[in-house]
Amino acid sequence: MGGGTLEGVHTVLTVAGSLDAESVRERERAAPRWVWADTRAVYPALVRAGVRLARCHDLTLTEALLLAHDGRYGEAHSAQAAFARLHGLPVPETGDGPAAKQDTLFEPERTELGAAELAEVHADQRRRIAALPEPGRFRLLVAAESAGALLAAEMAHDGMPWRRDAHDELLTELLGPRPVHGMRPARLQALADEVAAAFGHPVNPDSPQQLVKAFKGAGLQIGSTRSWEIKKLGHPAAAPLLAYKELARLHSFHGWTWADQWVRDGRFRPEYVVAGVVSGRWATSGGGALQIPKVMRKVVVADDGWALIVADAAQLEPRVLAAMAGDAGLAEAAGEIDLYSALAASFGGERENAKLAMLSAMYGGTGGDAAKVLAVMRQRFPQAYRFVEDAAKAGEDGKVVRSWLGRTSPPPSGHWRELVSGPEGARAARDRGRFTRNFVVQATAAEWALALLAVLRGRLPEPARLVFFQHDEVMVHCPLDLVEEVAAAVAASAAEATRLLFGSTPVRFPMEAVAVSRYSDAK
DNA sequence: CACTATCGCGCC
DNA sequence: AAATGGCGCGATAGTG
Repeated sequence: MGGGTLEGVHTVLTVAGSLDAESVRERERAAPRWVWADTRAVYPALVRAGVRLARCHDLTLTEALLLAHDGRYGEAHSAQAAFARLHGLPVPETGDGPAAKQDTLFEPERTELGAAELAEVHADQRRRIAALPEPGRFRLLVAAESAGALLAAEMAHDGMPWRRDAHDELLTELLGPRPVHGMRPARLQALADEVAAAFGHPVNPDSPQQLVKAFKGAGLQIGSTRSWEIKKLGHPAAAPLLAYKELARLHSFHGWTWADQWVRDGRFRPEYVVAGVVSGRWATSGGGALQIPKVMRKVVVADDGWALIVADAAQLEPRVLAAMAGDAGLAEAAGEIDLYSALAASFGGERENAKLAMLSAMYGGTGGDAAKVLAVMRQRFPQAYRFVEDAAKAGEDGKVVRSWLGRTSPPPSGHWRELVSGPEGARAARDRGRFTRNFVVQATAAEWALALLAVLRGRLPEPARLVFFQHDEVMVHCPLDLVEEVAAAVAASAAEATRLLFGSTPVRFPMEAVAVSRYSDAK
């Protein structure tokens, strides 16, 4: 593999149907860009056969990006649908519904299009991209998104190291021995009993309704059973209830049943969904890989003689904002390793205040001291401030916004348009403004991360493997003697991702890699 | 019975 | 302290 995954001209091989691993391996030697309808339908079988490909163009993912850019978010975007539109034929409603998903997961390649038709779709997509205001950026987006699709299939195959024995030990320590199916573990039952005893009558701690009623019976009015609200109560049921909630979640989300389903042969293999989130972040369709509780990270252990290289981009979103907005002052602060401290210095205030101002600007926060620190932000970093304000205004006005590389936010729904002209209109507008304000930053941060992944994937020495990716964090599993080489590859990839997106910018994107045996030792 | 909505909380 | 964005997921409770 090597560089050039995202840039440059390559031989184009348009392929349809299921592919023979041997001939694919042979043709890969010319370093082509593989063009196919849907990576999910083609690549997993190749990966199982031991094939790894450097680059591809995923027609389905690209079609979704192009349609959204054209204000047609959410329309059917399969290669077949694209071909039908191109020829004025009825568009098959394959879309992304649950049924379509089932097909791609369990059926072999079912595309009715041959290589020639796919080549037509590809040529059409290239024309449409060339006609965009920023074709170079969009090409980068398409290449990175497609590389992500390759990687998602590879990570699903390779899996993250997961020690089943350590997991079982941890669960037993926290919950008691594994209960027979459908029963509460002993520790959970004991806590549930304590809660009931504190109320003086049976209460199901899993039922918010029953809890609200029980507290009401005890003379305590609560608006919800969120833990911060429970915490404020002096009631004797509060402590065991909070303990119950925490452990019950662990049991139901990452307990024994979860492990039975998702951990095999010492590996956790989640199903990643590339661009599953509107902002371009990945989602998962099972296994909850993006919500692994911190307490569980001690069971993620490198194989003997191997290490986990864990790296996350520090304060990625504010740095992305600094680079996009071209705000000289903010960019200067973002040239430091600890952005918030640099911000505080330039603010003339506390680090915490600087952080709050930054997050409020990006998320649309207004609570607490947000308004006060935002005023300072507006004065000190006017360009950055205006950048997110413009995005918010566009959202309030019902317009779409775009990321740096051209990913487009969903247009407002019909429901929203009704709401906005009704009595609650101002609120609906503000809500959407917060969404678009955040979209431009979150989506661009996702693009930076995607570019990093694509570059890093191409730079990893064999047999190192990317085994986990979570928004702004990556994990590589590699033999101990490759630790330094992999860590250097991570740093170089971060620099390359920055160059690819922003060219020369004073903004730094620190991504320090640490080598550990256990994931929990990484932070 | 199957399906959907709501709640609440884990992660970023 | 609780009027910041994005998600997935499971249990309960309500609906057809």
